[in-house]
Amino acid sequence: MKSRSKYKTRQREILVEYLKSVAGEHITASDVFNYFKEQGATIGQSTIYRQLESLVDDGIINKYIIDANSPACFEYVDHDSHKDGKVCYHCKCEKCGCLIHLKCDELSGTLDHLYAEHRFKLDPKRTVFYGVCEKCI
Amino acid sequence: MKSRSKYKTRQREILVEYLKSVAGEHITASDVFNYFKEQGATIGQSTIYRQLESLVDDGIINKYIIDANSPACFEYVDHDSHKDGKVCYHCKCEKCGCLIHLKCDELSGTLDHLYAEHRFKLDPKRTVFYGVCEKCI
DNA sequence: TTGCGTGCAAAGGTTTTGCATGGCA
DNA sequence: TGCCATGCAAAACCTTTGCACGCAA
Repeated sequence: MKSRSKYKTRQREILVEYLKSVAGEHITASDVFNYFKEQGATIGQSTIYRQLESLVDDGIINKYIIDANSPACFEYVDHDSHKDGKVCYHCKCEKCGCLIHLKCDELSGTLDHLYAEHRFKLDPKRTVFYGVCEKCI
Repeated sequence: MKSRSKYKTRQREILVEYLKSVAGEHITASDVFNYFKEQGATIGQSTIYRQLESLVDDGIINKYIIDANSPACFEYVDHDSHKDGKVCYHCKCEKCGCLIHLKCDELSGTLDHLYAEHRFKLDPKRTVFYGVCEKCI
């Protein structure tokens, strides 16, 4: 948590509102830009990048790096949907490029094992599992 | 494995030689470029990018995406260290940046589970597990 | 000889930055 | 009023692409 916003601005508010409204989806910076452009409520792209970074630092959204030359994805952190205690993992298909949200108890167990036995605390927010999806196998 | 090199060129040979000589280190495309520039044995940067991609496809090197706005890293795959038949997983510490080579049967079991139950065939060559290492916890 | 590999330069796309202006507290 | 946030444009950055030439098989 490097930075923390000090002012409550219109731009930040409608940005969070938008991200909340599409919770569960993966949104890129340009998605955000285009959305507000269509709405007529333009936000400068530098503001979008700066606010997204700030929101990540504040834990309000997550940032996913899918691929080196794809834009970063952002996703609203729905604290309610974590009530089942299950973490959401991200699987990226190398062939079709689709992104899969996965909740898997066995995988969660493995993370515990990694921590207990190998002293490595895996960060599911940051880790993307690459492979081949159902449709492309 | 999308592409596979058909010709054996001087550029590919010295590139592999170099990567082998720094096995275990993380090398970026520009590291490679600068290295050969210093050596006087210039290789065009597009050739470097194309060959690196090709070597990844051929399983000779691995590619790691460390961060959205950092250049991709490449690392020579030491096949000799695979003689026990166990797959080597890569864990990257978000704090100190160290890379851990991990052989873990439980993790391998989880990959089987992912495939059997979720129809997702995880690619250990392509996947980097991000988290916090022992020293940084 | 065939067609893949190379290299240069230019383009591509995402993200960052400089600086003057605007707006929150 | 004092700063932080914004927005525009331009830069920075890594990577890819087009095209003509070179070279391996």
